[in-house]
Amino acid sequence: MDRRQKKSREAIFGAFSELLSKKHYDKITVGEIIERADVGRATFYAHFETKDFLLKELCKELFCHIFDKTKSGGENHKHIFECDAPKSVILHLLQHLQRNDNNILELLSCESNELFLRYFKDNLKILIQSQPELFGNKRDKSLPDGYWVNHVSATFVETVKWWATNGMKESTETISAYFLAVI
Amino acid sequence: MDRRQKKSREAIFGAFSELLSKKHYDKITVGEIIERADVGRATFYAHFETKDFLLKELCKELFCHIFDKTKSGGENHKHIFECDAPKSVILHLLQHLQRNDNNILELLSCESNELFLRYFKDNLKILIQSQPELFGNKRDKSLPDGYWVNHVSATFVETVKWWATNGMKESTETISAYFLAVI
DNA sequence: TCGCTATCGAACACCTTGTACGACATCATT
DNA sequence: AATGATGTCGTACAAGGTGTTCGATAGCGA
Repeated sequence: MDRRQKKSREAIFGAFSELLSKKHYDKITVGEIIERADVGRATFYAHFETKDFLLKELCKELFCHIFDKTKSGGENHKHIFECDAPKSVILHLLQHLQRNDNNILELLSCESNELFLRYFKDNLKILIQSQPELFGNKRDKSLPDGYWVNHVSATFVETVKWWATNGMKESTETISAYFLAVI
Repeated sequence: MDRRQKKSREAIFGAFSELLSKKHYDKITVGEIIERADVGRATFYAHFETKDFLLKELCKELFCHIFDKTKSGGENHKHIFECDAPKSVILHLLQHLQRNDNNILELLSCESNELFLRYFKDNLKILIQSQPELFGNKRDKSLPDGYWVNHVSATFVETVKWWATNGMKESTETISAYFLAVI
């Protein structure tokens, strides 16, 4: 990719992230983004069709690494995911978040964090559905599949949200223990 | 309240609800609302400061009955809440939702349902926090209070969301059983 | 060096928001 | 019925946001 393109794209992402930590998504205007990113109006629209598309791209940017590495990344990652206990998968995910790439901590605890957490949850659901045995061991068999998958992913997302909102002070092991305790 | 005021207010609520079931909150304009409600622009702004305030009022309208009756309503209600098993409280809440006042079903399953469910969750948290012994019996004592309260309310909200999204086909008893099974 | 392409900045048409005001209709009261 | 108060309507309006266009410029890769 052209160096200029990359530079603009990242300037826009950066400005957008900073603004998100200060005000709600709805209230952020394209004008504010390009001013802070210091790019022209036309440049913004050359990269992103609308503000909604920018958000979508940012979501991908934030989580694709995590889920790529979990799903189909290096061989060792794949091994961890497919063969180990659920605890390993959970720790793996939490460690990715804890690395705080792209200031993910701020985005997960900002006013509009639901936007990201919804995306996160959708990916989690796919993960859990593709590996039903992972979290199904302690499951009440009378529960419908959809309800259970939704419950597990929602609980994980809520756990992460709680962790991020409180400043990610706890260790990944502690959070993992909390999650497993309520599942 | 003046008959005219009431009429306008309810026309606006109705139009807003219908629009919410068709498109996302962000994409709904005041122009669309007043056209469908068949009221003047000035009338809208005489009732609601902005679209956000309209949403807030609608949330109150939807849930205040439920929580009023649960918290401080008639004596029999208060009795049910304070003295009975958690199962009764849950059933009570679910039955309120099932009555589908104000087409709450559509609002809880629409594209912007998060807006209502967040409000719902906030009220639930207060309820649970004020009665910690209600759901605390099976609780792992090593879990932080905040985490547990958040988990219980989030799980209930997710249960309701799942119920509404799937058309509220199940009985309140079934849903209550699902909820208690995962808590 | 040279062709290509991203960016800039300014201008633009269009839409949405929230306010203002005079005319009219409806309300509660007498 | 008459009256004063109040809600509503319709229209107009300024302010601000959106998404597009276009020529000029500067930086890119080969």
